[in-house]
Amino acid sequence: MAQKMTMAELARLAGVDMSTVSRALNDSPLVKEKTKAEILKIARETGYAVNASARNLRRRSADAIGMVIPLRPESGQTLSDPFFLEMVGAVSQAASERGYDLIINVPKDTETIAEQRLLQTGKADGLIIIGQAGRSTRLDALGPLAKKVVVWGGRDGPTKYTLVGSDNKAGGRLAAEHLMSIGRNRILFLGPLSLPEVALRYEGFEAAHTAQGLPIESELKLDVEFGGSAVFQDLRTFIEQGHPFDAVFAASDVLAMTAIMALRAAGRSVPEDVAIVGYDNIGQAQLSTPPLTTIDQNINAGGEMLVDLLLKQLAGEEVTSQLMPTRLIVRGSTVAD
Amino acid sequence: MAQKMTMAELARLAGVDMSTVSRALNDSPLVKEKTKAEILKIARETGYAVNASARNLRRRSADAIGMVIPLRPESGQTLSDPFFLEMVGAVSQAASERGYDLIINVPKDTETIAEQRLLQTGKADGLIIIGQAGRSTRLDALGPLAKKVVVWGGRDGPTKYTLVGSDNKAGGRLAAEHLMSIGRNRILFLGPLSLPEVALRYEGFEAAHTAQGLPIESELKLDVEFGGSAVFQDLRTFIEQGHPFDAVFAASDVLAMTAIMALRAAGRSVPEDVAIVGYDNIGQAQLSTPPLTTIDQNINAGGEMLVDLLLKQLAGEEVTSQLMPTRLIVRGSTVAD
DNA sequence: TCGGCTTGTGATAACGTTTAAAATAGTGAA
DNA sequence: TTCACTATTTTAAACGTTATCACAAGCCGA
Repeated sequence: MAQKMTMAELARLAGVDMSTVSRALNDSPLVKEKTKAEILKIARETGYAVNASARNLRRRSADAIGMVIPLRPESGQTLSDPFFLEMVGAVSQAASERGYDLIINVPKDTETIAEQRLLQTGKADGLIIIGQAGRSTRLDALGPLAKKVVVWGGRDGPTKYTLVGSDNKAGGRLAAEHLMSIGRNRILFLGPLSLPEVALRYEGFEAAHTAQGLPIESELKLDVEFGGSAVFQDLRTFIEQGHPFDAVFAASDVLAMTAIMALRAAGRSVPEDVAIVGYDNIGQAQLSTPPLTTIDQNINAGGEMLVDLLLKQLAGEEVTSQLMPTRLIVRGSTVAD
Repeated sequence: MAQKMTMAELARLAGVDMSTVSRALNDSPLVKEKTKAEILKIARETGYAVNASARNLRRRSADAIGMVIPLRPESGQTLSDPFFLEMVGAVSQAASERGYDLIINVPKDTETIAEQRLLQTGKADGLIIIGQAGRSTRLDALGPLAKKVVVWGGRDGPTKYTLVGSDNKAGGRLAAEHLMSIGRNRILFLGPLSLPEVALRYEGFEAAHTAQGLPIESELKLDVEFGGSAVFQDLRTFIEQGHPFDAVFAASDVLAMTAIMALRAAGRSVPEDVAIVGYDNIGQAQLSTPPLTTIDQNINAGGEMLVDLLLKQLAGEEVTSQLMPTRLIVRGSTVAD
């Protein structure tokens, strides 16, 4: 019975017209308080809930936002990457607090424009896209849909869409400066440089070297994918090649933790022989042994910012891309306690 | 223009009736191949996408499933808990592969039956609820809605809803047996025993002791919440109290990793002084130092099972609760390499 | 007593699809 | 050439809401 409960039926029960019920449920000031109370009471008793499809059809909205997480299988990324997952958590929390449902979408095929489906079918009012992942040109082609989209990613020159991201360049610089400040000057950079976000971190890393008048040794750069299982081996190979280094700046915490494993396996101690700085500050970073010094992206704040900006944009406000500040968190992987 | 593109408009362009367009888009055998091709071509060119609200209203379905993650704030759980997040990832992947959208919902208020909203409004065809979290009686009260729900959780006597979960009891037993097999006999149990899942793990843990004729020392049980920050301190206090123990079985990997930290801070080595077994086998477990021996819940398989069972149930098939097998993964936290 | 205002409600079109039933075109058999 | 079918297409009626108008009271000052 709660199944087939409809507004018309509810109206019949309340002895009033459907339109009055609709107004009452939407708390319209047009309907008398007494009537409203009565209707709400019956609605509660019968467990009535308005049909979302009908409502959305009529209102031309969905009260939902979509979150698209385009993985790059070729880079070994999976949805199990803690960064993505924490971002899902943050966005979900933020959306929920603002009364929006969150629809998660993980397009399988990077070629399709599956991400537009949610918008065009009206399932979502707006879209949050995580990571440009080299698809910035495609995103630029969004056209009028761009007003319904907010993207998380590195800054990469002017874009036609609203971008939220942490200040990757500053983050890279922060990491390098910290390592230098504790006397390390042969820092290995670890990460997939083809990703714009990572490239920016590298830029900051470079800038710090330049500012200190420290040369960058071209060998001290290991271009490995996120999350690939090859990293561990790549790193061991690198270590065996014997090129001296006394620190590692990894473009993600997972990469940093993998580096710790590889180093220990090779008999190097962390942080004594090699100091390590990660990136992201995922929850596990502080539980690592040793706890990970890292660049905090403040994923929660980022998620909230994404949702806020999107909602404002949908409301017609003019918004501008935001660069979230990054922060250095010093822990045991660079400074023994 | 792609904005206001409607089926009627598309029909006009194709010089055919709307119903024919509808059938063509749904690949109905009732429409001539040639016409179908023509219509699809125009649809592609104009970037037309059917309006989901209208379709769902008419079809009385949503092509979406909801995933409800009721956190227990009092237990310190947040959505950043890797287990939940990996489960979100797994379910999302599975749903997506089966052509369903996934709507994530994190009810803020544990008291409300917010989780039913998704169903009753028709936003989701079915619901996956993660963790009974002591709400089994409420879930039992779902009534007819139970047919649209699948729950992830520990086995806890007969239920009125379909349950998928790992065999917690077997898992607990596996962990204890492993520790005993490497000569440990004073094993500290760590975890929130008020959760049914955890209680079952403890039962298995106990059973293993009994089977070995090993006494259970009542002191060797530390009832701590998941994810609370108090754990670290609680553990240090316990260590200081001096009750001897040579192993820890933690009810989650995060707990296990925290335990490692606390032990090292207290000068105990892992696994030499104290061997540690975790639970879940989250991605980070193998990156821990030392890598974590743990009970694998196979979250991915679990997520897929949840989705499969739900979909079958929605299709009217009769399904039964499933107990996923658990597996012991031996790594460095119990056996030095 | 009668317009002129509020206040509440009711009737009634949309909103964009799907689908059952009706209509038309097409096809070979008689 | 006509008939009985079958292959296609059109007509028209939902699906459950919301929002625009119109209307019925009730009240006020003239």
